[in-house]
Amino acid sequence: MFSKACQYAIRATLFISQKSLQGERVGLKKIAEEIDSPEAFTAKILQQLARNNIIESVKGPSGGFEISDKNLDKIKLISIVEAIDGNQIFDGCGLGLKLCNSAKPCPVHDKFKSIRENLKHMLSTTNIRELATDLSIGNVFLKA
Amino acid sequence: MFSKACQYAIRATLFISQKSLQGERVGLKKIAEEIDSPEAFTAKILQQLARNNIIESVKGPSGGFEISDKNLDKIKLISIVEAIDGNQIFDGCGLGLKLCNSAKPCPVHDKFKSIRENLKHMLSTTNIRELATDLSIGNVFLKA
DNA sequence: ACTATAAAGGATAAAAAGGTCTTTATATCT
DNA sequence: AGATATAAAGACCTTTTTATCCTTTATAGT
Repeated sequence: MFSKACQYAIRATLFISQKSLQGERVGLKKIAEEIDSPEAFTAKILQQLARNNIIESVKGPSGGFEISDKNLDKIKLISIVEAIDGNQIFDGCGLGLKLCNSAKPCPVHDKFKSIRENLKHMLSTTNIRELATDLSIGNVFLKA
Repeated sequence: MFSKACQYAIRATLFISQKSLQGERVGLKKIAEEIDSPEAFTAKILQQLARNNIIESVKGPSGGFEISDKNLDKIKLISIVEAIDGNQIFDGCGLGLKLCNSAKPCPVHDKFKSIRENLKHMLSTTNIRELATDLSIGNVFLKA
């Protein structure tokens, strides 16, 4: 479904969000530990998220990553997915045709359409604060 | 969503099915042309499909690939996807957690669950004869 | 100003996916 | 039996994704 980079991106963003809700900034090392991801690779992904204005980074001692209160509401899951994986997953053809639309559809065009719309809708309406709050409550997890 | 190999596999199976409906066997070269896929790579995929008893292959002159009348009804889209990509896409965790279930869910477990169930249901109920028939009617396509 | 800390950036490496080529096996036709 | 057409199998190559390492840049605290 999503690339590993994207999965790490979502998990990292949610962990940073959880910390930001508590007013804490958090560093790479801690993030990688808490979401069980390779540290150096995670660093690259956090860079991408920062460049896409999803999270903010602060260098130097007591630096790290955080997410603004505004972004906790503004950023939806779809923002992360688009930043890392692009929009192929909800806009591309399920069978890989370059050109596939209702005028010239692939054999599964309609069947896929509703599923991809569901997915897109879910990603567009799920915001980060909501998920981070669930995390704080403690009944959902970011690593196995 | 699906790997390229899987997309080619579905397109190839549907083209072979369409030909089998007409009582014709079809060779690799023709298949690759009609679904616009790399020939040698397609050969590998057809081998996998044959080993998984989705299609049948016949060597020698006037050989090629076909799908039995029985399989036209028995084989669903999900059979192809599972043969090529495995079941990670509907059974795996959306955020990549090794262990993610209702007892220890990731933050998007429930939201993904319904989407993955929809997808699985669609793939499980869509059979090949149906799609091949649409192809023969000529209002859906296997290449752009 | 100096030092320690933390992220950014660039080069590189390893693994997986995508794709090709050559040889072998099998069937058909004469 | 021999020639030919076709898929199977295995070795190989290329590109993309995943991952690591090292150097540079920024910043806080002393």
